[in-house]
Amino acid sequence: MTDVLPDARAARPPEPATDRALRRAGRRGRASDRYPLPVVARVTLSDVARQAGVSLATASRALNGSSNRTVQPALRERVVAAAAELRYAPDANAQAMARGATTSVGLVVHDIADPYFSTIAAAVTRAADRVGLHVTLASTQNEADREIELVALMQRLRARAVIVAGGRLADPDREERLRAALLDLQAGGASVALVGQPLDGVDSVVIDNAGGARDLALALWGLGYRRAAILGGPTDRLTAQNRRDGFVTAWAGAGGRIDPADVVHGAFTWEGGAEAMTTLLRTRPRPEVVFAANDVMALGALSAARALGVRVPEDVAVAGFDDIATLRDVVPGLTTVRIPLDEAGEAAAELALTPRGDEVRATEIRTEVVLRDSTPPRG
Amino acid sequence: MTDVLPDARAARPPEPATDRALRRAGRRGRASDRYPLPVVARVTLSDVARQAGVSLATASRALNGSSNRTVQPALRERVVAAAAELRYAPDANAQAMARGATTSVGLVVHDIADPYFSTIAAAVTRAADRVGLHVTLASTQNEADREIELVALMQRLRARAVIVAGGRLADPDREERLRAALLDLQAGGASVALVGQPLDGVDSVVIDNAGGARDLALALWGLGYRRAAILGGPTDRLTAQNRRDGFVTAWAGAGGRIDPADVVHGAFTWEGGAEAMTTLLRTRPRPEVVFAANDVMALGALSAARALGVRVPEDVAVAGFDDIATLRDVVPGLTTVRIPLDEAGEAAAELALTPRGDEVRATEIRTEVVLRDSTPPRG
DNA sequence: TTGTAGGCGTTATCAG
DNA sequence: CTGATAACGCCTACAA
Repeated sequence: MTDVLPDARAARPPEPATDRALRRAGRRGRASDRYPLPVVARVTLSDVARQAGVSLATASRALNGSSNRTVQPALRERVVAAAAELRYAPDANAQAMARGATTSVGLVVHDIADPYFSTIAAAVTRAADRVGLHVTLASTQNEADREIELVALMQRLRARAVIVAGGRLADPDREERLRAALLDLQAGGASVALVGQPLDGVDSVVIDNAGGARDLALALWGLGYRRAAILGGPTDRLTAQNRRDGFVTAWAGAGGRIDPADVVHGAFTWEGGAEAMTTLLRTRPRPEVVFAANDVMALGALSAARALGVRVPEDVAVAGFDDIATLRDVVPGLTTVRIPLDEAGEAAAELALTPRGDEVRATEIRTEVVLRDSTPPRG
Repeated sequence: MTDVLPDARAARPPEPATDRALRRAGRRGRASDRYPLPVVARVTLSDVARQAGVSLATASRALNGSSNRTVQPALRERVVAAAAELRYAPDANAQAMARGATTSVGLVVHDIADPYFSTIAAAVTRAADRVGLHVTLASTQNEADREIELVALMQRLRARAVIVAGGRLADPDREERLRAALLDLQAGGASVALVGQPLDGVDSVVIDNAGGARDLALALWGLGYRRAAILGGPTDRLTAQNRRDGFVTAWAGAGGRIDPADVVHGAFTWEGGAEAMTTLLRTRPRPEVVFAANDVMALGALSAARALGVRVPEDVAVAGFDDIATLRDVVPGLTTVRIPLDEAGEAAAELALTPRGDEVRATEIRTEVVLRDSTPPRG
């Protein structure tokens, strides 16, 4: 009665995965293991193969079958059943090693809570999803030096594509180090895309910050504003610099003048905007209009103004930059410069997920002034 | 003259990594390889060891040295120098395999562009960062079934901890499958934490949605509102359900009444809120106050109201839920229920990154009503 | 079609 | 203190 055992191979001694797991658990933890994993039995492909009574190779082909899928339906079913029964989940790290490629897309941002970055992140996630990749998120927490570290992290992770959404720095030394890290990444076979300003040798989605700021300045001038001040964002961020300069230059071109003292710098955050606005309102003659280098700063500025009893827009008009989605429908609306961030994110993903030739590619993203109630026409 | 070669081992035939890389590049790509990697030479620890004239083991100890760091300074320096020269970056996947543990924290959200989730994500990222881990982000794009898939993804990735921020579903079948997936994860040694509602057998950060909605209802009642309607969010999301029910129950308790017909459902998105508000304003007697199940919907509702020529708060008052940061300082402010999302995210990370005993843990997050201008006292 | 065996890059055990 | 060498889990020529 051989039918008791459907297959002779099934009679092999069980030798369950638990042994291996226990062995492993016995290892001494590393110093960096602040959070040791408990003792667990991980089921491997070998377990599945044994349970199904087939070789490792067959199990592999049946489950994660490569292009030439050549496993008899009957066997395949047995394997699939065994996998299900054992609740087998392939180890992506092992697969990455064996295949020589991960399925991970790295995304480096400054602050994921900032709508600017979270909008980009959503687009990148969507795009990665479409092609069966997943995203590894890293945030600099607004510390310039961390950007390079995080790019290096992505290299260690062997991310297949890396998108750096941060925007370049005004510091040439740091820039060079970042560039070196990105080139290493590319040398390692990853494709890289930047969002913001371009950088030599790397694909990028270029956002026309200067142009947007210029257009905004002209629009405000056209509305009748003459005395402007700027909440200028961080001094070391090129994005902020471009917006400031674009605005100042256009203002001057129109016949106005913005004194350097009327440019107050601060972090690209709510707090940064609030502080800068407070400084501005306390120490200088009140301007007619304040241009904040991004919407989040503009929000902080609104709050600061209110705290000081200064009404917007009656006492001072305020404009921002980015047109973050959550602010589009509040009343009174915030005048700003719209960046189609979804497009930017998609474009970055497109660049990063598409093989490139020899030439460095750049996708341009146009900006558009959106006038709302925070900057009414000025008699 | 042996001093030409500093070390006899250095005389080994070079046999550079390039060969290996080229060999690998020759492999046929898999069907799923929509984006094949170019031919590249990845430098490995062996290359570093050879270059430094030491064994693989020594190189490993010198660079990624485990607890018992026992390598002579001289050798260590040689290795470090070689690594720098070769621009060596350890392969995290290989390390994960060898060490039996990754450094990855999985985070599952519905939509990273939603401030609710991006705020949580920021907190989780910060917490992970503090302990030297990185986060892998996955987004369901608001598709209920994807949540389970993504949990499975995290298992394949061997995430060391997984945080599911989605909020439970009203569908018991799906819930059971999700629970099974989470238990698998835990069985695999990962720790798991939920944000929103609890689930049997899994740690969770519980947000008091019903209580918040109740408090809001009572506050609005106290302001003099008597006819209320609800933009109820998705019917299959427990978070939405709890908020709706909490509001309705409290309203009834106060002596009011909300007809089921006055609860219009929609997605937890801007569009969902806009559509639901439009339906509400078009097809029913206008309520005095509209409670949107979250702030993002409330925003959509504001926009819809304006589009229909209905003024807020003069013609209809509006309240939301979440108190997302970007909305805190707009004028007129949106009445809402504040959830300390940073705290929730931190708490989730704390649960997920901290070894737990046998008991299932639950951290409670309190909510707080924030009355603003969108719901002025009603004569 | 299926199985055997070698390799992916690193860590860790165990002798020297 | 250092060096072979065996895992880790999986994939894939190559052989059967």
